[in-house]
Amino acid sequence: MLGLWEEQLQSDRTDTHLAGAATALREADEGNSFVDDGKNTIASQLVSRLREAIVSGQLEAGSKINLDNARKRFQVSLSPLREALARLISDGLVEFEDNRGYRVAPLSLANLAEVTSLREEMETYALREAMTVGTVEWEGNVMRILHRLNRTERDAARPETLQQWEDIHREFHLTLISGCGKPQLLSFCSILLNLNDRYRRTFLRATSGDRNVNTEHSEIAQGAIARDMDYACNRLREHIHRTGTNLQKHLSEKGIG
Amino acid sequence: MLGLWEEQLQSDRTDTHLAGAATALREADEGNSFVDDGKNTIASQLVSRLREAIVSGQLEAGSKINLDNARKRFQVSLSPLREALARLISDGLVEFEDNRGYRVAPLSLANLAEVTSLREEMETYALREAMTVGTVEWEGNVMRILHRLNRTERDAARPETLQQWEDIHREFHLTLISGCGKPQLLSFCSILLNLNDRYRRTFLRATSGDRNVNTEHSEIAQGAIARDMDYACNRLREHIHRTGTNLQKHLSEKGIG
DNA sequence: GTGTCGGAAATTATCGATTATTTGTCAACA
DNA sequence: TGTTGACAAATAATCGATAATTTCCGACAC
Repeated sequence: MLGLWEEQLQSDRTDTHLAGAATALREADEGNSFVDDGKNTIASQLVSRLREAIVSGQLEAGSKINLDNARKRFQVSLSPLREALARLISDGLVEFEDNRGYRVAPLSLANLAEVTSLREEMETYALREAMTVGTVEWEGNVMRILHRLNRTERDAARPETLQQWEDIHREFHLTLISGCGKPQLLSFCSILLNLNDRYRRTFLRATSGDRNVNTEHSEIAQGAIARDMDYACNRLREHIHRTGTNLQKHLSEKGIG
Repeated sequence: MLGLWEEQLQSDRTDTHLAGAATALREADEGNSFVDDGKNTIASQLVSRLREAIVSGQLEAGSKINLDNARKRFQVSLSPLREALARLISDGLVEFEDNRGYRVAPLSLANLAEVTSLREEMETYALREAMTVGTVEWEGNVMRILHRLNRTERDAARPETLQQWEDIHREFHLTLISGCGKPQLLSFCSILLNLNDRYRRTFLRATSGDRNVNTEHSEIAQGAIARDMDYACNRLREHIHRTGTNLQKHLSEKGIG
């Protein structure tokens, strides 16, 4: 176009089209990989490591990220570090200001409220779409991950089980809406889920006793593959809302505005 | 937390909280800046330049971005270039694969359809929220930008007017929903608007004669500040949908799948 | 006390060079 | 004719060093 770039850009176009959303789901099929799942470069590995460090609360919310210290901590050079941080901006986990560097995104009641309400709107919308156009394969995926989630123990005494449960739980919610056929929407929902998980992992060791989360998940999944839109969406909305309310309570108790 | 980072991260927390969305609106108050609006570093300037180059169609959709050529073209070094590209991933304008580098996000009918339908859902949702909690100041901002938009000429013969109209048009839609009080939602809508503008600027020189776009904008804005939810949202939805349909037609004619 | 003006010190941003990976080519071979 | 493998060229990724900017801190005036 305009002749400016013809020689500068190689025109080997492709049809792949789901950068953001695919990233979310790519992490799903972990292990047993003879496929190259693209975590080769230092920068990409750093994205994962930093994301985990932030979501798990190892990096304090709102704190400044000193490049030199981070460089030493992660045993990397500046270039991949900066690149990884730049990529994490999109996830809403990192903020940036010119000449002032990067900082861990802060946590707040207002932000939690927004994340919760957006999840309610967007995930139910995505679920509705998935129930409209989802294939049989999608149904299978939902049942498979539901089963795995229900069988996964969540023992507050053993942190490694919490971590694992979080991973699978996240995958459950993503799989649920993965049938919607809208990569960009999936990418948005993935971001919101990330932010939400960050609050839960920071402030909640386990769910409050008055909930049976397994039952909630089962009802949502069953409703979804039965294509009962109102039932499934209402259950999903309640599920999200309840978690949000719980978290709000915990944040308030810890005096976080 | 866990004692690992206390010394490595300075704990000067802040309350600023709207990285993504703020970026969208920051570009609004252009000119007359005695305020430092944070476009100082080469990397940040590159983000703007690259975004403009992609949205305007100077960089061919789907093409690979050769770092060496791009470096020469923009007269910069590799570090800021990579960082800028990494940031643009979040906008959905650039895709990345390990060891294969960056490429301009492709355009497709499917993607256009998704962007359009997501805009319909999310912008109307945001508008509804804005009408619920928007302040008088927000109303003023809407009227101001509407006036400016209606007074801005759009002459297909003079590209610089097209560019200017696009900027103001984008700002109009962002301002309209800016009163919603949800930074993350604004950030999502800003991304979608970007993607949508890219299609329009690539495939549409001007609107088809059967539309009076100025009237459409006025009706939406008037309805918004009158807090007539159904009217304003319906008009906005139609407005978005019409543009989407027009664009689909143009894409199909040019044989783009 | 309060403000503010320099000048270190700390930190971020950028550069050029080096290393690692992928891609292209071509000959050997089945 | 098609496939494989080795080598070379092209390209992406990373590093260490340098430049630019901000932050810190004390002297000084008011």
